[in-house]
Amino acid sequence: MARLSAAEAVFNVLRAEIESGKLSVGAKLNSEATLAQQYGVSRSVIREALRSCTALGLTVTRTGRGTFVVANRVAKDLVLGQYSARDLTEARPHIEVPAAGLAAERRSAEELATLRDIVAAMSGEDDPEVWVGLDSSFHALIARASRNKVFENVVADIRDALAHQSETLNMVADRQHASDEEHRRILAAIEAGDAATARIAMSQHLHAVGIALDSILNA
Amino acid sequence: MARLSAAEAVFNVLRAEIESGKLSVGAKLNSEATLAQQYGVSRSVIREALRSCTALGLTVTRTGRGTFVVANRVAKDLVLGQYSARDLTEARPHIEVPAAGLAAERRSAEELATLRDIVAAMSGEDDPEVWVGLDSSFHALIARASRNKVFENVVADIRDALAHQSETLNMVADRQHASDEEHRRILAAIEAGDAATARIAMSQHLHAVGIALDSILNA
DNA sequence: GCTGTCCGGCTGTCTGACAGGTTCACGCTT
DNA sequence: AAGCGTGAACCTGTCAGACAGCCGGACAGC
Repeated sequence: MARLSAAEAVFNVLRAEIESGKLSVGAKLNSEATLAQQYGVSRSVIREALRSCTALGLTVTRTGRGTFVVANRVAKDLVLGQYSARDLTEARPHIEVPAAGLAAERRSAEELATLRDIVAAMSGEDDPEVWVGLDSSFHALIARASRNKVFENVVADIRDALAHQSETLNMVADRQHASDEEHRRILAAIEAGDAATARIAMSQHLHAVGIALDSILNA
Repeated sequence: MARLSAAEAVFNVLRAEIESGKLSVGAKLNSEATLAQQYGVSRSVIREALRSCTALGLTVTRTGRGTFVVANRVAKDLVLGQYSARDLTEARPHIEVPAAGLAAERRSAEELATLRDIVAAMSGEDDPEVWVGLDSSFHALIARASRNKVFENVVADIRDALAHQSETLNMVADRQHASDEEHRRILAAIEAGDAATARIAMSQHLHAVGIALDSILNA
């Protein structure tokens, strides 16, 4: 590990205190002069550390008043809507297929029960908007059951992006019932702990969804 | 609009120059004294602005040498270490391998030139921290060249997360030279527009990286 | 009770200084 | 001529002190 400068060390401490909640949102930090005394460094060092916190969006500093905590964690840029339909169709299989395989091996009993509930609810659901929400939950929960945070986050982002695209709702009318059957096959494989079959079922499902989307986009 | 402090103003200018690519990855910024003169402010102001850039992961500063650009894009919150090493090793091949294949088919001439520059710079780079930054840019640029925003964002996030894990630096000592050769093979395939070979080369590279990481984690 | 003023505290910035790391060229040695 | 060591020049890291401008609250006057 690289030797840290004093400014980096102070920044790390401040960041840890903010992210751990020890300094809650809205709290006012001690003055720069006080912090300098507390940490036994000069005010320049404190200012550079505070500037780092501000750059990450954790704090804001107001002239003459002080520095205040405004967030407990670094804000994630919202990238929703920046994905094109092609981006999503192209990327999804590479992420959701392996995730389904891992889910078959790692899912908990609770996750399995929830997946069953979701699939059951979708069968009887006619409201497209509700159905899309359930579908979203189905895919998101499989990703979570993969026990891999990367897959979990990416799938969540993809589903969010899809939910914001107008094509999605148009597609539902045609695909709703066909998807139900595909979902049941995916669920069965995950239930059986059969990773290979889960991957195949998810792959076929996404392929069908991609074709449906294509036909709408090119209509 | 809130009136900006001088430090914020300088930070905005620097950030814009880095993110626009006007200051390319690997470039060395002018010295703090020089920048102070250029912008007509004191060195303190420059240092605070640079500190902000560093906090966002855009630059690294080496004592006695200067400040260097290591990324032209702000890291997202995954920097928080929310991904485990296993998460990353497991997920990367599923994302970066197809991305490398697409990059071979879709890369622009500029991207190709930048990839060449990065690979060349890595060969002569001995500072692990700078090298990791260049490695990060290499993988991120391939993802961008895939012309798929999902891959682009996910890879950038993965690399950002890796860059902030202590295991990464430990690994570099062993893997640095081997990776250089693997990077050259990936670059060659992308240069030739050979998607299949690009996928294989990336797959082998990530496999080797995964093994190296494993051996460190289990040491 | 209301208002205006003043004071103490705080941030924003500047200046000057010094310690220690880094690079490179020059000159000396072999 | 090749290699090596050394010092100068440059760079970042940190410190101390200073001052202007902003802000909030106390306090006196109405």
